[in-house]
Amino acid sequence: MTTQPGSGTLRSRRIARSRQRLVETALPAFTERGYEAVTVDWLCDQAEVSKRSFFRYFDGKEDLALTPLNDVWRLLIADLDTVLDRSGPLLEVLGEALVAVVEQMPPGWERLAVLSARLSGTTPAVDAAGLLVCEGFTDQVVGAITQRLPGSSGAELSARVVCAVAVAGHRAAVDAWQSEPGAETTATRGELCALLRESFAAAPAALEIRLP
Amino acid sequence: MTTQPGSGTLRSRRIARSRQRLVETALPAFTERGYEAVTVDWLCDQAEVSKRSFFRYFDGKEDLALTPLNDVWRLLIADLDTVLDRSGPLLEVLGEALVAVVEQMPPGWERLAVLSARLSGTTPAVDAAGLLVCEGFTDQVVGAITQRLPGSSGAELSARVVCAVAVAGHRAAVDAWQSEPGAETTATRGELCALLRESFAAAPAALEIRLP
DNA sequence: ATGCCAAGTGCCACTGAGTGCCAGTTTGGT
DNA sequence: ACCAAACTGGCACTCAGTGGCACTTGGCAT
Repeated sequence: MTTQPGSGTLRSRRIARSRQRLVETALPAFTERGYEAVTVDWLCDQAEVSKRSFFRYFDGKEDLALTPLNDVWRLLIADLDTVLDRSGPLLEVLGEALVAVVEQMPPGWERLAVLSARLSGTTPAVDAAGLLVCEGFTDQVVGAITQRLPGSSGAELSARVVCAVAVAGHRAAVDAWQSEPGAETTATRGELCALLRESFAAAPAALEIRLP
Repeated sequence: MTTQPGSGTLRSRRIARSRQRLVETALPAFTERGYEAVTVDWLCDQAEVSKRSFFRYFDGKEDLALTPLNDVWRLLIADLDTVLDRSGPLLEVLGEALVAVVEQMPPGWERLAVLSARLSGTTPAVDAAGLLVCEGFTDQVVGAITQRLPGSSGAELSARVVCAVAVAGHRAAVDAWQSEPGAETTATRGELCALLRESFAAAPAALEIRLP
């Protein structure tokens, strides 16, 4: 997690710092020397964490690489119950919640998030792990929706479709954001939020697209 | 590939037979003894293929596990140019093409496809690989669409969204198909096609879903 | 038929991710 | 100060996947 230190017990702060150190070491290294050229062993050396602990802190190398981006989804999942208490079109609700979560990420988040996004576009293994996290998000939403709208036939499929659109919108926005010139130094979360809103606003009409 | 032998050169038929033997050995073994309990070495032993060749035939263990399902997407991608020559709503065109591809899979396909689908629901690593293949499909469609509809602003996002919906529809259909009681012996591709049509027909309305 | 060549193959050693185990060390509560 | 539970490090291990290289073999031109 990209958690700012200072909260929780001593122990959990130590863990947060170790994680942070690993992410901070890893993402630039991945970018400069290539994802597979950087080994977990080397990273553990650098960050002074044992390999064993590494795998306690992260689900794997891909999870590490995706930490900044995954944190967004994880936070959104954690807030799901609150989010779904709102009313209105599900797609809009999810879109606004996504923007809200991005806005509350800790300062400095964008620097690492850009690297994470690029990596995801470059390295299939990382991309796949990202898709899996989004799939987990979908499952959560589907579960929550079928619980809230019991009996309404087709609610499950609807939830699935809406989540798929939300994920696609998010991916498109992040992709555009990350590929802006000079993004590694100047990309702001404000820009990302704008792109997200754009994608989500355009999505409903997108289904209409026809071949001539 | 789930290719029926008899076509191509002697050499390519040998390869096809080896692949087939591996798939035929692997999927039941994965199902009975668990995905990670079955090692690639053991499979190579059983199918009398060297490990080196295994990795020439498949992109990896996950690719092997997903062969029946992936073949559908690969075939669809191969036919993309023909498919996109049709006119009408993109989502419908893709849906019909998907059904058509399923219908032309070789006989006996469903038996292995069911196993593949279950595995994908059980084993995250397999699921992730499947998502990646779908992502590849999306990229192909997006490429083809932006080439065919140049200048139309937002075509890329639209294509992305439609593909996301198509993939979600496919997943929902396969999921329902695979979990029917007794699917391992009685699931027919006719049933799958019906489910696919259902999902695709219901998808456009799904975006409207609202929270109360 | 023959013989050449590139594509395909088997084997072996190697790397690197990820896990099981277990004995030691914090740390929070009492 | 003490204890149980949570956490840690280190080590050996498994297994997926790759590189390298000598060897076979199917396809083809002659």
